[in-house]
Amino acid sequence: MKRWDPYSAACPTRLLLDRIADKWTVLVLGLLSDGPVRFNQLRRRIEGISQKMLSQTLKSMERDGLVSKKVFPTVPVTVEYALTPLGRTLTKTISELERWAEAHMDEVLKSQKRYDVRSGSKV
Amino acid sequence: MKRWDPYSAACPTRLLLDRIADKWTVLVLGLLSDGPVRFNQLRRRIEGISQKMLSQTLKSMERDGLVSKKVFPTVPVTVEYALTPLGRTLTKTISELERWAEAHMDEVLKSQKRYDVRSGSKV
DNA sequence: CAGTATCCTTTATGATACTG
DNA sequence: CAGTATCATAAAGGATACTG
Repeated sequence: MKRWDPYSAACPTRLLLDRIADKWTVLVLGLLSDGPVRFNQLRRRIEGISQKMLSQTLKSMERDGLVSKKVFPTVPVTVEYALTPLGRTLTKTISELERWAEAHMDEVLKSQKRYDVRSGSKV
Repeated sequence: MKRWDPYSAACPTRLLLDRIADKWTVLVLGLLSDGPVRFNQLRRRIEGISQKMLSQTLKSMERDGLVSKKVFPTVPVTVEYALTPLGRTLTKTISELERWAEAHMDEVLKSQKRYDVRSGSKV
């Protein structure tokens, strides 16, 4: 077993953490966890993502082995993205993160409000 | 129970996910999980972080209620950062993410290599 | 449909200098 | 020590136009 130290700058684990913690990656994983989805379907369901970002996100997820891409030779072409087994192991962890966010959203918002009032009152 | 939809652009959960998934936030959480740490100690232990980024990260974590800050009126001043109870609940989820990254690092690296060879050979 | 290529704007981050 | 302020630059992201 090799041990990586995420606190050192060049650590691959740190890079990987960065990648999987990415905004769009998390959302794509969530959508794909229900089964294969096509490019433009993803695009429509993730509000605010640009074609460029989606394309870029999917490409690096494919490179990392998290998703697989299947091309159907229809006209025009149809492309389906699906989670790989590896990707599926990740969604479990990610969805916990999402649950945490949902569960503690109110508490965080309250804290922010308190903080802003305190800072603002100094003016 | 309110339900947020992280796929809509204005969703606070999505913003929160973004924040906690942040590169530096993850690392700071990891270090603080062992107990309170001072500003420059954090700085030294997180290779590659700038003073600006650390300060910024800690500030927003404090605003979110994840860390608390204690100032000791020594000369010069001493500042200790610690996890709040809320912050502590988050570290559990985060450390799972770190474990995932460590556990699957090799597999991801292999996948990347395969991908790069295939793409490169087209040239 | 599912992208890629380009240009251009915005945001993030780093380096440096300064302060209580 | 623990920051903040400022400036400069790099990186991320969006809009648009084009292609198999």
